[in-house]
Amino acid sequence: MNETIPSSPVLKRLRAAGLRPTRQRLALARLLLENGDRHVTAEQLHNEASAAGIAVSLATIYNTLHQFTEAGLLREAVVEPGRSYFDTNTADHHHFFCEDTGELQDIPAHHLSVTGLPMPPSGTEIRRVDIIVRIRPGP
Amino acid sequence: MNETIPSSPVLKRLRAAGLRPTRQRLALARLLLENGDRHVTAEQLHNEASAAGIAVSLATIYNTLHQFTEAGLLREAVVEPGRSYFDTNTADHHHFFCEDTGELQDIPAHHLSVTGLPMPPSGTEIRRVDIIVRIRPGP
DNA sequence: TCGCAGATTAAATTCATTCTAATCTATTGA
DNA sequence: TCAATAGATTAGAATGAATTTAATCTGCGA
Repeated sequence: MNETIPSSPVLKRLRAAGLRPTRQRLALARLLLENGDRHVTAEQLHNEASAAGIAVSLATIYNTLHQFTEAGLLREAVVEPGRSYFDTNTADHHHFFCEDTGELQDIPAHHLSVTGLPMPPSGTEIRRVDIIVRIRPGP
Repeated sequence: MNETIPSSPVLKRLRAAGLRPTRQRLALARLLLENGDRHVTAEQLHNEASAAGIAVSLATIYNTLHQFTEAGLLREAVVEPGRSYFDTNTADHHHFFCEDTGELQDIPAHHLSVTGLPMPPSGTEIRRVDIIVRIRPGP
């Protein structure tokens, strides 16, 4: 009996996205969306949920992450082979990625601009431009 | 008795990289480096080698791709979760990526510029900036 | 309250990639 | 030239992320 009182905006966001607010989805949405900008893997979120006393299967974690992504509540960041990150910041932005630590850090799109991009191949349109600045411990 | 006559520049490139020019490495280097700019997965290269009558184990394909990458003969492009592409174009450039077809296409870095990039987090340095323009079939 | 479409689940499965331990081979120095 | 050996290749097993399956559960509208 706890955490259930505030019929939070999270519930509204789920409904707005056409997602049934089940126990699991609500709990995951709270973890993801009520803690500022985050970058998580499925595994991390699963551990976090367990630690918080929420029993959710890995399959549901994956389902939920993908549904949230389709619904625009999350964005996927492909940065490393063999591991997917999900980003709670859905605003237009880019990333620093440290290959040593696996850490992702947002770069707001403000002030950042790319010029000289050629036209996309004919018959295609641009869906998104991802900029990944790969960094490493250094000077 | 075939394909062995021209003591090709490929052999020199392997030696220069400190890689012993074994039968397998030479064959793969020829497939990769004597056919213009290419983007291949391990699986694709393995099929191609088989088709060319060269028996190379998948383990060797992976070893070779990584060694070539370390040696600067290839570059890895991380674009899709769960699949690594290796790029024979080692010049400074970026990519169009079509999520429908899995097709990669080079964007030369000429004329392309990014402005307004913030400093990397302190204690780190930039290793590389990757720009992936995600496209889809469209208007 | 009931019924069911949609959601969750454990378990099995897939797929890319890496590891292991045994076998082979390019190179070097006698 | 040849034998020794460090490094390379290999089949097959193992790993790990992600997906599928088929059964069970649960929001929610009637």
